[in-house]
Amino acid sequence: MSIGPKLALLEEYALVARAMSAPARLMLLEQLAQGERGVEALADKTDLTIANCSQHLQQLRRAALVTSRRDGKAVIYRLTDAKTLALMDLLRVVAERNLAQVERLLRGLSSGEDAPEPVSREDLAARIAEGSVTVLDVRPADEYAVGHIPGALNMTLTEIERIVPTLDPATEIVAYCRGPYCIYAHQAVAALRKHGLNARRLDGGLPEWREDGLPVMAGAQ
Amino acid sequence: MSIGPKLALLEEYALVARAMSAPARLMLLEQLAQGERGVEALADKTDLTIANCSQHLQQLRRAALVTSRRDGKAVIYRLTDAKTLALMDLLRVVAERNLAQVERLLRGLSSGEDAPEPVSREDLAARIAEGSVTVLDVRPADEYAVGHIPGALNMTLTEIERIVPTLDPATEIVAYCRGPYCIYAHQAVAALRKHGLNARRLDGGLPEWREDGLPVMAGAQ
DNA sequence: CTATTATTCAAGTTATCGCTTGAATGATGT
DNA sequence: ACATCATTCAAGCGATAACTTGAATAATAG
Repeated sequence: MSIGPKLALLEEYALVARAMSAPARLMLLEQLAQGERGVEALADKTDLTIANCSQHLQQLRRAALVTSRRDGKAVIYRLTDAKTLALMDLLRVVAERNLAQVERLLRGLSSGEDAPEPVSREDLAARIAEGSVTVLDVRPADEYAVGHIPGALNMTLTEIERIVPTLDPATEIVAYCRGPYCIYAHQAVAALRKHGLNARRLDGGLPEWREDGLPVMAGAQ
Repeated sequence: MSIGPKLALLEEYALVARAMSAPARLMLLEQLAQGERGVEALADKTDLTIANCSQHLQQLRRAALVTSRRDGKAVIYRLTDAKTLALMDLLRVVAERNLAQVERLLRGLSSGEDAPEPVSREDLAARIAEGSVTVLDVRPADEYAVGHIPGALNMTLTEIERIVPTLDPATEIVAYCRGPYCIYAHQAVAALRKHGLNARRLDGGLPEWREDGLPVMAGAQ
């Protein structure tokens, strides 16, 4: 029954790929890219049952994509290191490369219109420094509370629709959310542009911003 | 029954990961990293039946990891572009990062001994130019025939054992094979060192060498 | 020590994947 | 048109994964 060493190696590589082959686990990874969290918080955010969430997390841990530590009664999970983030990013790049279906989905989100090029993180940092841009954080309030780009306004999609009239059409707006997997910023930009505002999306989300060593306004941990 | 656009996107990313989650498909990708091939050649190399191989290839194509073209009666597959190679490489890096099991497997191949650091491709190119190294291509003869590093000797593992006495212990030997997924070079280095020769492994294989723009001795296509 | 809360384990059901077999399609040569 | 060869499709079977439910384990509070 001993399989060759070659197959055993490939089996290990396949294990990592399989760990990323379920949408539920990609959601968990996206959440963990925001920062470390306990099982219940993750289950809550991803609409999984506690038990199911725990099982997915253990699968991610088996693939060494995440690690865990105990904190009192709670077990806190987090991404093992930046390589996990890099793998998530490359997976997304490859998936979006040629898949016409994904393209159509993204187009659908942008109201079938021309989606402008995203703003690079470097550019945004420079423009924040000169105050020539309004930054919009389109994540849930609790995630904003943990950390956000300095000076960013926090509001949900529905709130955005309400405050549109108060925004200055002359100032460019840059929206961001959790990261490349997250579609909130896409939707926000689509909504703002529909109202004639000059809005663009940030390339990447807060995890990538932090990874680049750019400043983060930290809240309660 | 319409699932949200968010889930649909994640489903697409998961599709790419799932395509890489079977050892058989990783073997196919490794083969295709050597160069484009027809279905029968791939089935032959990977010990799959034709039909099964065809199905795996279609799954890789659905994930846009490979593309195909017709050439007469044959359908020729190849990697879509360098990003597929990058994803394979990062998957390997992450898998080997923390998995003690993989480490043990690799140690097992190196006779439990100290495996020396691999030689970088840049270094090898320089040392070939000055002629201070013997290069060993440990792949099957037909793959060597299609293309190899200039000046490299081609021999199988069993042949290596035979010619060991004829090799000069003073000259360093660098072995390479298909790439990071391939263990031929690991085994060759272990065998040579066991005989007291100064052998090391090349970092990466021929696909990575070619990707770096380094010279390749091309044979029949 | 007992109760409580957070997480994990275990068993069972349903859906999906991987492999095999045999037939169908597509392109080429006679 | 016919035969031939490479590849793909379609159906069936066994193995594996995902999700649910209910019980077990770990750490803390009273």
